[in-house]
Amino acid sequence: MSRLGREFFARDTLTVARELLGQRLVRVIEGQRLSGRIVETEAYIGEEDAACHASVGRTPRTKVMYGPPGQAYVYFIYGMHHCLNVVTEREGFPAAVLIRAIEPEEGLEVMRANRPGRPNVELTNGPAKLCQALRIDRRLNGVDLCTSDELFLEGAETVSEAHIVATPRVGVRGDEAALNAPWRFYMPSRPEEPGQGAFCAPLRGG
DNA sequence: TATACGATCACCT
DNA sequence: GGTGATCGTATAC
Repeated sequence: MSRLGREFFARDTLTVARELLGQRLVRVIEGQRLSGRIVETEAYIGEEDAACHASVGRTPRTKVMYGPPGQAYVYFIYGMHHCLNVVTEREGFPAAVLIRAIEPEEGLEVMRANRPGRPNVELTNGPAKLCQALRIDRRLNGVDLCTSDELFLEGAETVSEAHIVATPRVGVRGDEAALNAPWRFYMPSRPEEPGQGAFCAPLRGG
């Protein structure tokens, strides 16, 4: 299985956000692989994007987004949740892709243990949920996904444009441009086997 | 030093 | 569909 390298992330953020759909997010804990296919992403692009954390400029919190592509930007929000982003574009330009949902593949039992009492479909169908299921927190902020042994991405599947839906981003504030930009991407579920297929859409939206 | 609020989730009705 | 949890950030004083 081939790991996604620097050149994958060093591109236009919207391209990376679309092409991350279908790829495999891998978390290794004590030698065990937890993984899943990415099924929903959002792009956050530059200081001019009012919804992007970097719209306030370079701060201790946002500095990772200004760094080289391929790093993990993990932030803490609402006093209890973590979200995982992948830094994109050239070093010095702040941009990233938020991983909003994955469909579990390996390590399902561990994910269940990390989110006790939740049905399978709710293990990783949200940005904070997948971080809880995969035990991702700020200790992984700034980790290089191109070289890390505990968090990385594997090339798995190419999803054609025809199978991708774009909508405005979830829960963002800001100006009209930020509210209207169709920078959320996901794969619609297959009607013949909702929630059962190799891929499924997020429950919300769409 | 103090304050307001957020790229969410879970639980309630 | 409404709301409380809970604390790191940014910003204002």
